[in-house]
Amino acid sequence: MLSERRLEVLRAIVQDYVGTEEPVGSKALTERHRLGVSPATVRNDMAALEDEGFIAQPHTSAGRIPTDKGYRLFVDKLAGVKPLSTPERRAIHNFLDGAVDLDDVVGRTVRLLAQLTRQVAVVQYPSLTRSTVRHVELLSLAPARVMLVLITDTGRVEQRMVDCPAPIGENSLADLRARLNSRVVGRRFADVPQLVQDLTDSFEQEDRGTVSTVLATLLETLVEETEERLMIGGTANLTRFGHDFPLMIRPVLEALEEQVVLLKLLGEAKDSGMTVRIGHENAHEGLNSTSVVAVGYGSGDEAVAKLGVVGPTRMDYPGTMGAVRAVARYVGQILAES
Amino acid sequence: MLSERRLEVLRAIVQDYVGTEEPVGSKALTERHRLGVSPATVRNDMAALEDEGFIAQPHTSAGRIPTDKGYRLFVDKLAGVKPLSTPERRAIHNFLDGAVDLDDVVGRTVRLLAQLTRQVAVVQYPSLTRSTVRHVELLSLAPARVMLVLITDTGRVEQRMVDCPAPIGENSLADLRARLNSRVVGRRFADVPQLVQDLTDSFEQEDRGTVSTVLATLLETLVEETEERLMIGGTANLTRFGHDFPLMIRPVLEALEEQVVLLKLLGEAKDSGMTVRIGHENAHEGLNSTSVVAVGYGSGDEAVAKLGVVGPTRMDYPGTMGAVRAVARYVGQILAES
DNA sequence: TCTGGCACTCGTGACCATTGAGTGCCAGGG
DNA sequence: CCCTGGCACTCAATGGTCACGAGTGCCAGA
Repeated sequence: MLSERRLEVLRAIVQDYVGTEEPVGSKALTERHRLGVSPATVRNDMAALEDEGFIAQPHTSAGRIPTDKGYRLFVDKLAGVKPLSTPERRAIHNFLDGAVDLDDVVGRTVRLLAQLTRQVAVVQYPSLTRSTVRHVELLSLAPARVMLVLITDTGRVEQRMVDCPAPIGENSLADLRARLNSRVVGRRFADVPQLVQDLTDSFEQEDRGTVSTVLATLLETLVEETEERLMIGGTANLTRFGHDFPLMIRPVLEALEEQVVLLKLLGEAKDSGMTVRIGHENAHEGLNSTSVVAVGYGSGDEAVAKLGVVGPTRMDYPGTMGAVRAVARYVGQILAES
Repeated sequence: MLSERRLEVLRAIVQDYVGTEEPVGSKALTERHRLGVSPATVRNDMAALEDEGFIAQPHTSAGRIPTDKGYRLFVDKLAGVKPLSTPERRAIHNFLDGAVDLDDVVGRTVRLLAQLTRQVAVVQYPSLTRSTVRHVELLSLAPARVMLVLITDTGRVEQRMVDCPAPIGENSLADLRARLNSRVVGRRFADVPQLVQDLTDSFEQEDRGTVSTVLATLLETLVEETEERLMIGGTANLTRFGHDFPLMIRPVLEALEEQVVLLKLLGEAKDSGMTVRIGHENAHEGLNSTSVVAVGYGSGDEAVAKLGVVGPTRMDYPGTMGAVRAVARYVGQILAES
């Protein structure tokens, strides 16, 4: 196990490197931090830390920089979560209040998060699988054409056109609407299929084709729209990656455009508590030199979706984690109110 | 006026520079293009072109590169619109067919456009101001809570919660729904306000508060949601900007995140025909070294929205214009079908 | 009006010496 | 046993010099 002081040295290295973006040497360390020992001693500690794989030197005659493993130790053992300042909290409030609909909430959140952390922000829309049905509406637009509108408790609305095999009367449609709603309102999406399973049978022969088509479309919508959506922002912050950003930015931009990748990334994060993935811990190659800080958010106890930021492994972890957590909490509150 | 040959020289310079990304000299020009004259002659022509401001030399002893004015002349007089190859057209078809809803259409379009042009693609959602109302639905979720759903002819759905001053009965609500729809279905958004103006008066005293609240919300939704949305993609292509891309990319990314800027940009484009804005012709500073190729698209004769690409001024204009135009046409068809 | 020739400019890349931050190691002291 | 100061070494970065070559402008001649 590493001695107390060696951990302290690692912390100092991480802090300095995050600040200056340059390899940090033994002399500079002793000058900037009150370690109470001489550079030579620090050198020995550094050698030990390097043996253990926590730090590395880019060139033989250069200072040390933390490795992914070093950041991992720093995050797990050495760093807390820095709470936001009061002005920052107030800014969050001001910024998120006044959102008019779900799109707006997500949009504001992503901008806010990008601004606070000065990194790329990713916000997942509240997931449909975990949401419940607030209402199902059926509108007859033409004799054999019905529009299906699905409204969720998170305020999301999905709609589909249904071309019916046969015309259906207003009465039958109203009947279907009523029965459908009485069965599924307030229920979770995942439960809907079995809840509507035998609904077709209770209709007149002539309407059954249409009813089953409508139901099929509903189920299809549930499945399709369970594909989760997300919004990203603050990509301009990618230019703050460091001097080698021209090399790094491309794969990152590509990864950010692949929503599948990002969704998987967020999906890997724990449901509760904060998840930090550092460098090569990220499965996707393009993100091997980035860290992802993600956390779930929701209106109640349970997380309905996740949000987070993507930044260089050389990031201010305590500050970023603090901002991410604070934003997630406020968004949860906003969602609960609506 | 410039002689025929000088124009030919300018065309050659543009083509070579776009291809090689390096200043092009007189000797290389005569070798790669059959101009039928010697380098010395070309040098004289170049000097003339430079006097006129169509080309410039980055350093005294370097070749020439086109200026914004040079590209402008090239686009206006020298370049046609390169039609897409048959495989490319087929690819567009395959890619856009099978879109399930409006989000999907726009999403596919933006990816397609980014891929075809290898540049940043911007697609505006069909504008609400130019669309018509397909249906207005009112749902009673709680005694004094109504959900307003607005469906447009382009398949877009907007919803709002309305907190009513007093409970309203199902009958009155159905009545309102029917009258509202009979007045506004098929009408343009811009006409709706005057169409519903006197609707409140025809209701019972007790319901008037609620009715006017609902109508107010409807009008508000129309105004608010007229703020147009758009989708962008292919930002990874920004890395193809050239050797100095690290300097250019930041302001461009920032501009791309400001939807207002992009909307203004597209708004400046002509409604019909293609618009090309080159370098400093773009009002926004961050886009001073980019060109924007934009075109309107729509289901009928009239454009309901615009789409385009943002790329370096050094771009393949004929190819890009061809791709943009082709995609716009196909998207128009898709929208017309649905 | 075009062409070939010629002198000139200047960015590029190779080569080299210098500098300085940083290291590893070792002998000595608390 | 651990810490410290000293010392030799490494090596990236800096900056200067120099030759090269692509490209230019200009001019005289066809």
